[in-house]
Parts: sequence; C-alpha cells; structure tokens
Amino acid sequence: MSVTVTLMHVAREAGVSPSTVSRILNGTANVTPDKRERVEAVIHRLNFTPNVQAQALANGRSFSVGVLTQNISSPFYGETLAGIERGLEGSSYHPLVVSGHWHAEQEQQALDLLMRRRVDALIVLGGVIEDAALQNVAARVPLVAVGRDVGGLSERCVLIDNRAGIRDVVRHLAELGHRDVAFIAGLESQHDAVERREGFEAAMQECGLALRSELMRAGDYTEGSGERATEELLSLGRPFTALVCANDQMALGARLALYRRGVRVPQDVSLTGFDDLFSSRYTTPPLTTVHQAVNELGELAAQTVLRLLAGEQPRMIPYIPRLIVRESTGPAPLSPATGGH
Amino acid sequence: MSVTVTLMHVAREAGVSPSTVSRILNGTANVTPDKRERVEAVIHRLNFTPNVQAQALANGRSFSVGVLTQNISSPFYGETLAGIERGLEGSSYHPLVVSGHWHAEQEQQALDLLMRRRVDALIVLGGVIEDAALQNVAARVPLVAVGRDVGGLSERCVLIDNRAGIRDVVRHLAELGHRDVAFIAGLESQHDAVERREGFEAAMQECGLALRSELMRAGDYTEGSGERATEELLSLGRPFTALVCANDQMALGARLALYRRGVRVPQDVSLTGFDDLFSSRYTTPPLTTVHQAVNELGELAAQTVLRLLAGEQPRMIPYIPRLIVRESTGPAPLSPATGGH
DNA sequence: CTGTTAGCGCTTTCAC
DNA sequence: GTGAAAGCGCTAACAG
Repeated sequence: MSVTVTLMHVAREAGVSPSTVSRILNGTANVTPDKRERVEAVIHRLNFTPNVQAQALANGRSFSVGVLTQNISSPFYGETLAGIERGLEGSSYHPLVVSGHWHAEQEQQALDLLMRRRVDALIVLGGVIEDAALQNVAARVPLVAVGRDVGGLSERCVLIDNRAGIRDVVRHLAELGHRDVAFIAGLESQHDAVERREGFEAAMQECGLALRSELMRAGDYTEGSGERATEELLSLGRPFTALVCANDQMALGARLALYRRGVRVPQDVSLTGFDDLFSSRYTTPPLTTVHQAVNELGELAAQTVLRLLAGEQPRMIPYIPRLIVRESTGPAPLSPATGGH
Repeated sequence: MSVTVTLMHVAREAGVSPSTVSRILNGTANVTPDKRERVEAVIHRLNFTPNVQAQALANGRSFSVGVLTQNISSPFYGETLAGIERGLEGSSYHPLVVSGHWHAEQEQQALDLLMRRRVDALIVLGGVIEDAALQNVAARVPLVAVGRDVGGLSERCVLIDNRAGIRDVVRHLAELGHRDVAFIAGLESQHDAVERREGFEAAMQECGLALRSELMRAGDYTEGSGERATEELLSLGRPFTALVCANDQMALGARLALYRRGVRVPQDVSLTGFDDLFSSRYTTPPLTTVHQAVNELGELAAQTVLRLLAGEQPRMIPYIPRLIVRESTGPAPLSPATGGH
C-alpha cells in the first residue's frame, strides 16, 4: 500500500504542468514531442495509472454502463453478459453488473446502486420490477432492455418473438405426428414466459391439436421445477407423446424425470426446450430447442447503448428465433403408451 | 437527463451546511432530530443520491472489490461469482467483474483496468498470468486468489485439494472392480489441471492399477474437447471400463460421444467428472463427480477480502472436496468389451 | 452540535 | 503549445 502516484507527481517529476500530462493522457491537444516523451517516460517509470474516479468527477462521465441482471450464475444470463462484455470491448466503457434475483425490491436496490455509481447508461436483463421504475431511471440515463418490453421504451428493447419460436416447435411436433402434447410453462410474472405459454396455446389451436388443461403445468424456469412438473405429468399415466418446455433448464429437469421413469427420449416421448443454452447441445440426447442467440442479443444491446451514448437514436427490431432440431424429438409412437413403467 | 442534484443543493434547500448533510448520510456524527428530519425530507423530495465517485475521491476508498474472472459465462466461474456477490452482500462493497479469458495479456489489461478504477481489494479466479503480476498488484491492495496458488501469497489462496478429490474417484472406481480406467486431462498450463492429472496417476498406482499412456488424453476443460478425446479413446476399441474426466464440462462432452457410439453409462462404461456443477445433477444419468462447493469458495473469498479490509490477517486452509456418487458409475462389466459398436 | 475551510485527482477554459 | 486557476461532489479536520 505505497502512496499512490498522481498526475501531479508525474507533472512535477517531468517538469511540466498537470494540464500537459492530462493532455497527453487524453490526446486532447498537441504537445511537443520531447515533452511528450519525457512525460511518458515518467509515467512508465512511476507506474502511474490515472484515477478513474477523479476523471469521472472532473468530466462528468463514469465510463461504466450498469447491467441489471437477475442471476449472475444463470447459464442464460451468463451468456448474455459475455455478449455485453464483447460488445463493449474496444470502447472505453465497462460493464458494472448487479443482480436483482427476480425480486422487485432487490432490483430497485440494484438500480439505486447503479445510479449512485453514476453509470452512463443502463442495460436491463429481464426482471420483474415495474415499468415505472425503469422509465424513471431511463429519464436520467440511456436505457436498453433485453427480453422485456418496457412500456414507452419499446424501441429501446431487444426482444425476441417468443410466440413465433414456440409456434415452430409445435408445428415441428405436429408434423412428426404428435397429437398429445404437454407443456411446462414459466411464471406468469415473467413477460416472456407468458408469451411462450400463449404462443403454445395459439399454435396448438392453429395446428388443430386439442389443448388439455391437465397437460399444462407451471414451472419457474429452473431444472427442479421442470423435474417436478414432469413427475406430475407422468403420474397421470403418460397420456402424451411430446413434452414442450418453456425453457431449456426445465427441459433438462424433465429429461431426468423421464430417465428415472424409464421413458425413452425420443422413442416414447419427444422433448423440447427454448433458449438453446450452450449445454443443450450436450444433453442425452441433444435437445431440440429454439435458438435465442443470447450472446448476440447481449452484444447487440451493448452496441445499442454505445450508439445512444454517441447521440444516435437507434431502433430495435424484434429478433426472430429459429428452431434447432436435434435428437430429442422424433415421430410420435404409433399408440401413445398409457401406463407408466 | 435533468441536472443531477448534489449534496450542495440539498444543503441549501434544507438551510444547513453541506457537512451536516454528509454527516446525516454517513452517520458520522450526531445531528439534532429536527435538522435531520428536514434534510431527509429534502433528500427524498429531490430524489438525491450521493455520487459514489466523489465519495471515493474524498475518502480514498472506492468501495468496490475487483474480481478477475476468466469467462463470465462459464458455469464454473458463474457460480463462484454468485458466491462472491453473496459474500459481499450487506457490506458496503460491491464487486467489479472483468474477464481475462485465460489469456495472460487480457488478464493483465483487466488488472490494469481494476487498478485504474482503484478497487479496494482484489479477488482472482484462476488464470494463467504469472505470479509476479499478481504479487505486483498485491503490493497495492489486499488480494485473495481462488483456485490457484500464488507464490508468496499462499495464505491468501482459497485452494482445494485436487489430488485428494481425484484419489477418491479412483478408489471408488477400483472398489467397483474397474481396472482399465481412462483419463481426460485439462491443460498443462493450468495449475489445478496438473494437480488432477498427477493425482490421478498417483492414485492409480496406489490402487495397484496399471497406467496406460494410450488411455490418457488431453482436453482443455471444454465440452467439445471432452467429446473429441472420448471419440479418440473409443476408436481404440474401448479397452477401458471407466472414464475419469478432469472436470464436469468434459464429462458432459464425453457423455455425448459415448451416447453416439451406443455405449451405455454406467453399464458399459462408468463416467466421472470433477467440480459438481449445478447441472451435473441433471445429466443422464446424473454424474458421479467431486463436489467443489464453488459457491461457498466464492463466498469464502469475499469474506476473507472483507476481513483483510478490516485489518485482520486471516489464513486460508485448503478445502477438502468430497466425492458425490450418483448414477454414472457402476460395477465394472465382467469382461471389458473390446469392440466398438 | 454545526459551519467553514481545505483538499481528494483530474479536466478544462482562459490567457499568454 | 502550455501553464494557472477554477471546479467536479463529497468528506474531514478544525474551530466555535
């Protein structure tokens, strides 16, 4: 913990004024080559690094963009974060990540923290906090939301067409001859979970397939909830040949429940997810799912923020997800088995 | 982007001095109840939030602890980050996360960034940067490393006993009657990968099992590398009944390769991992692995940092991982199948 | 208990 | 081109 060296020290040591050092640091103005060399030598020798807090205070920008995520260890948001990191790379901005844990209060606290740190912009990933709170901060800094449509800020939202994604899944299943398809939804408090459920219902109807309420279950996007929902479904005597999950994590849980009961995938039951997490390529069998390009969404969000910061007014267009057919779906068995094992 | 309201505004509006407002904000000294009330009312009415940069500049602490991770989307480090977040919760410190991507140069840049942001402390997760660079920053701020032993800073390293972990795996397999066991290692540039490989070799010897070089493969901790290594192993005609992977992600890749070849787990081949990622509970079949308590390691690191910041001198003790036997391991088949399918 | 006065480290007019 | 000086928003002695 030696004394930190400041720009002042550098200036003195090099025999120039602090302003000159600052100018060299930021390339704000021309400086004679010899002076510049001298200063740079001193900077190097003293191992000087400018204090970002001080810079922030002086020029009113913190050069950080706040990211409100929900769960930093979630495979889904993790990939988005990586995309944001990449999108910000090369710019002088850096992400400051805080988790809200799908809890309105914690999300509000996270926003407060970010505002106190005077982030120059904000990226919001999902969440359950009311639109009002987001509109509130959006009045102070540019804001981009991923995966949720914030009222009044729609052109700042990176969205994907969840209904279209699920529709593709249902059509795929229908083409394979499935007629009895079960569904595990996410929480009704989450925007995209609702869209996926509604999309499922609409698509079933569109394909002329009956919607049976006992085959509709609610989960919460976690593996465990998918597992439990599937167990319940199985205890019905398996009157279904396909199981559509509202996200990959629940499909993973479902896979385990099926394995435990000796139900083969896809021979007995076809299984699908949504998101295309990286690891879904490695499930047994590899999972048929809807690709979300989470990475790119994050990168896109970051780039949009950068453009907003540069004074542009970019507009988003909803992203169209695409179906990835792998090996967890297959032709419907001739007669849906009606008993468990 | 209305004008930001400052402490000064609050002071004027409430008819007190800036110091009084500051004191109320930080609880630094007593203030008469009526003044306090008045000020708090103004703070609320003006929606004032103190500028952290300014606070940092004024009192020499940024209240942020830098975290050098490698890959923010890695399931492994993601869980560690969540642990760090939790460990810092309640304190006034917040994590500032930067990724080094297992690339010495990028790690150095990340460290530079963190130092420029004047983090009050540092947590390092893995990485390949030389010890010297870490010792260098450790001279400026308290540093805690997770998963790597930094020379000269060993009592600041949260380590796990990799050798013991792998030994438990090998013993477990030996007890099940396996004699031909294959191994997929990580990169030799990574500290823990080396320990796990060496631990495997030692344990095999200890159990009286022959070490066959053609059954030792190198991966890089990714799913893809595990898959490829397994394919190579399989092309040998499968002269092994158990496959030990140096981490869960490679085991996941191995699982897929085995599935593709119709090799059953655990009936034909027993499969093991290391780390106990959350999702390993959901592989088909659930993976036998070594539990690393990644979460707790992160939390422990955070708490240690907090104690260092408080002036204490905590010492770490190596964490003993424990074997989690699930369903991917079973008795060795009577005669190791020698042909592929 | 509370106001006044210096800074914290850097940027930025404004003159020279 | 370059230095002097003021100020970013807040905290911390130091007097009262």
